[in-house]
Amino acid sequence: MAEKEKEQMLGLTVKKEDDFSEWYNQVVLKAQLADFGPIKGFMVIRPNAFQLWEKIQNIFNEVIQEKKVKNAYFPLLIPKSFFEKEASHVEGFAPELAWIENKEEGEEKVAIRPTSETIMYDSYAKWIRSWRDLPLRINQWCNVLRWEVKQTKLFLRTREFLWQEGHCVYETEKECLDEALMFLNEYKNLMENYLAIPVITGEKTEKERFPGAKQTFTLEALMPDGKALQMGTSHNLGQNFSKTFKISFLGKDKKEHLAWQNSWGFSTRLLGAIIMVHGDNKGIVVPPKIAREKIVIVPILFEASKEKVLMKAKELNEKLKKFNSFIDEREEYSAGFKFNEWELKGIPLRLELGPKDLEKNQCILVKRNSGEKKAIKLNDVEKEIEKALNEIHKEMFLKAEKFLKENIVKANSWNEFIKAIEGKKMVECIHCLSPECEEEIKNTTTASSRCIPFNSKEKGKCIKCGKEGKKVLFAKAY
RNA sequence: GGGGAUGUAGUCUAGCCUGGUCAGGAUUCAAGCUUUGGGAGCUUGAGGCCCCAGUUCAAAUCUGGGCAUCCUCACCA
Repeated sequence: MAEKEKEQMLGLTVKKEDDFSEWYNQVVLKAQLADFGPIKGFMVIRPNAFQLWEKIQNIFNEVIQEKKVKNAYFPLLIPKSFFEKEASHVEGFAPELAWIENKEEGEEKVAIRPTSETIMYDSYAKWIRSWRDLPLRINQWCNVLRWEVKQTKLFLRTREFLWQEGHCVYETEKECLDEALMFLNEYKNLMENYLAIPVITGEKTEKERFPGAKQTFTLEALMPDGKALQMGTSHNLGQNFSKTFKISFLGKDKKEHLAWQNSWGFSTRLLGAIIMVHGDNKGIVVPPKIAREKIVIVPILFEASKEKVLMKAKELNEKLKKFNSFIDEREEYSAGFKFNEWELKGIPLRLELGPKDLEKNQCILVKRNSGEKKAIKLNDVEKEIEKALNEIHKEMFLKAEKFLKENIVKANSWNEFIKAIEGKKMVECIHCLSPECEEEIKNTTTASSRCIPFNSKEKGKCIKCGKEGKKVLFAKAY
């Protein structure tokens, strides 16, 4: 019993399935991913989490460079008048703007960016003159500030968060739309093949659309508590902003044309998704492809064999440099303590090496996601690690995918819909797409539409109001 | 913005109702000895009443305000 109590102090004191919200907080704090800042809604992203973000940045920077997108940086503060140029944009963001106190009389009010469309497009208008200036593709990694009133949650909903926002300008609508979808597809690749989180892609309904966009495309993931999480969005802005910011160019036809624009982004909330989707009662499970340190070597030290074991461990560590391996050779902690600690922090693989293993010229390889232990020959270590990392990614993705599939249900009637939402499911149903009807659904069930999934030709009568409709995905959302 | 709960070392907690001994314990942290194949043991030491007012001879305890966290509704990445 005393042992159990201790375990509870150091590790997680609640189970994921018992108290999801509390479990999430404990994982974040105890695995040292983040900490609360001194002001409500602000968080400190600690190295354990920030290195995941950096890895995601590296991966995505590669992708966009290939797509001829350049990184840049625009100002943090935005003049009041900029927001007011696009009516629905200002309406969408006005409530959560943080205004800066004026330093001098008569100065224009400025706010901290909640998103950078306006400040970037002001520059774009100056830079774009001819069809030869297009396409213009710029991305920025930055922080944004949205003064959420309440309900903040580490990573998932903080007032300040980090993200990337890509803003591109095109000559033709087709190009603009094609690339908006292309970037969405790159997002899907990132989520599924690196973060091991399956997503459903589709278009947002009018009600859920980005303020100022013509179309919004989204990637939706399902969290273990039945809530959907928007992993990223890509917007076809049409000419809404080019009209108001006067982004126009002289075409090949010698006539003045308004440009076509898209924008796309994902944020540090992805880290929250990783924690929720993959984490377990031992802590976070870091997807191997974004783990900086893919393996920890824990030597089992006994007085008699200590030197031999350590020497071999160091030799292994040299050999495994490409996995950013490291040895936990602290002598003041027992092996069991170390096992628990690295499991809490989610290192994908653990290599145990003790005197008994040395005799057999082997070591024990343990997979974090499944706990599976395997004795492997020292000569095969690299090969086996490579193999295990691939397996782990696959297993993590399949597990999440299985959960997603099992938790999407079809609703053919309003009653079925209510039952499914109450049962914490994602619901597929026919809906008329009208904002009013959606509003009513939200008011009665708190569920909102997540997207109109791509490639679904299903049509029929809206389960709520009976009008003609299309297949739409609903869920409670983060 | 609405409703509810909570706030005692890094973490968990006793004390609060009924004001009054140096705020008790566990863990953590530091030093030492001893140990290490799933969170070992002993010794010594360090660290705390969320903040600001008020009531009172006296406040962790009572009152008011602020701040923060959690749950929930509204809003949103």
